[in-house]
Amino acid sequence: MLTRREREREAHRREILEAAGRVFARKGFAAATMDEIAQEAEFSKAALYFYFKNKEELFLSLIHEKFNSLGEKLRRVTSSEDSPDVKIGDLVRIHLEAFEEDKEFFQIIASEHPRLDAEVGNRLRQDIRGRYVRYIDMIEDVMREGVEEGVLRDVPPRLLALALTGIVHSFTAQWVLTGGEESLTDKGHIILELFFHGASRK
Amino acid sequence: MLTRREREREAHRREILEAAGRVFARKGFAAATMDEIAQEAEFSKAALYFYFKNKEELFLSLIHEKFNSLGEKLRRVTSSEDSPDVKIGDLVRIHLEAFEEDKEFFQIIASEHPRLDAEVGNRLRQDIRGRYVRYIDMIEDVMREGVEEGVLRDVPPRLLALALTGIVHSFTAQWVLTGGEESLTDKGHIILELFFHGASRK
DNA sequence: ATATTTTAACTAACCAGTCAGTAAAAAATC
DNA sequence: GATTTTTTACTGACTGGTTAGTTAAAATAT
Repeated sequence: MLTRREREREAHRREILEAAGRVFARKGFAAATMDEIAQEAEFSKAALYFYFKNKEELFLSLIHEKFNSLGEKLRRVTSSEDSPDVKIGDLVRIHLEAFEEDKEFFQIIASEHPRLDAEVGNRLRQDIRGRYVRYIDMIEDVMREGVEEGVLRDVPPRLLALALTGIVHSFTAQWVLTGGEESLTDKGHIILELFFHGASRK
Repeated sequence: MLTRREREREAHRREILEAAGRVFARKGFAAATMDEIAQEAEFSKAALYFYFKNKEELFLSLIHEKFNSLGEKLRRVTSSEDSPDVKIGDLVRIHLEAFEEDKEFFQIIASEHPRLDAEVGNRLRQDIRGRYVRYIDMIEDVMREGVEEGVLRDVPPRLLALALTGIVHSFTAQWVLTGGEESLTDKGHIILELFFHGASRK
């Protein structure tokens, strides 16, 4: 059981993380300022340094948490006893739902990923780069199952995983760009249809 | 005919643009400094301001040029008399070649696109946003042809365009991440195979 | 000589991170 | 259980370093 003090501390940490998420999403890591995050969080800038060592650690804590939560959801799907094609369907649905719930995070990842090397220190970028790779790995594993069971064509599973995530990301990026009105999750069945059976008229 | 003076001026401008391309690609717009670009270009910082009004204009000139050159290549394909499925194949090949030749540019676009709103002024972002949309539009037009001629399924052409570009981008992103050793253009036929016929074993 | 191109040196603004101090809660002492 | 002491959570004001952009003078070209 947590004391009230501990609960409040945790709550404030969350508030700061959420504010940081919004600011990083609209400005990117480099252009986001600690002053702006502080203002958004309604704390003083110094308070941010009470909760986080520096800007980089704040950023990485944010990414860390989000990846954990998504990873857990995906793991629940991949470790089920369903057949690969059902799993792939679930994967896409989970992904679209997660995106719709938390589009900021995916914006951050999409745009910051190519230059993690340049902007975060060596120590922790291993961790996050590893997490991203593991995320693709999980999808690749499902694809491999599908190939082995003869449900999917005999193509390197990594390429199948890339194709699927590519389609999904492209749809979500478009969704963000158009302001995110129409439901994204509704697009799930078209994505799966195109992924499984392609664009050609049979 | 240009005088030597004019030719040199043009050459210096290009050198600066190319240096800027390298720096923006590794750092992103916000974290790239004019000092670093100057050093990379082997000019003083003030020389950059002789050729370009400010950092933003330097950045946009760069993007402007690259888009023009890619756009022209794509237009040559889309305006041909070939059938839509041949055009789609050409589109993918052109795209992969262009990427392989100039991976920096695509890195810049991919990561900077989501926040052009925040970082470049209102006046010119219309221009670049418009160019990006037009690029997807061109692909969409080919897809529409394909649907009308009965070569492709009856799915909104925009979604077909998104699916194809999604797969392509995902492959190229992976290529960049792994250091770009193995030939990217070789992946063209797998991309087309997956796009046209899907991942399912028939 | 004059116009163009390039530079070194400067400035004004900004920003990550620090610090000295404060108020209130918790723990220790009586 | 009342008092003093310590710890926790926070702030406003500051600093040192950095960066976009300027200026004035030097170099070069015509």
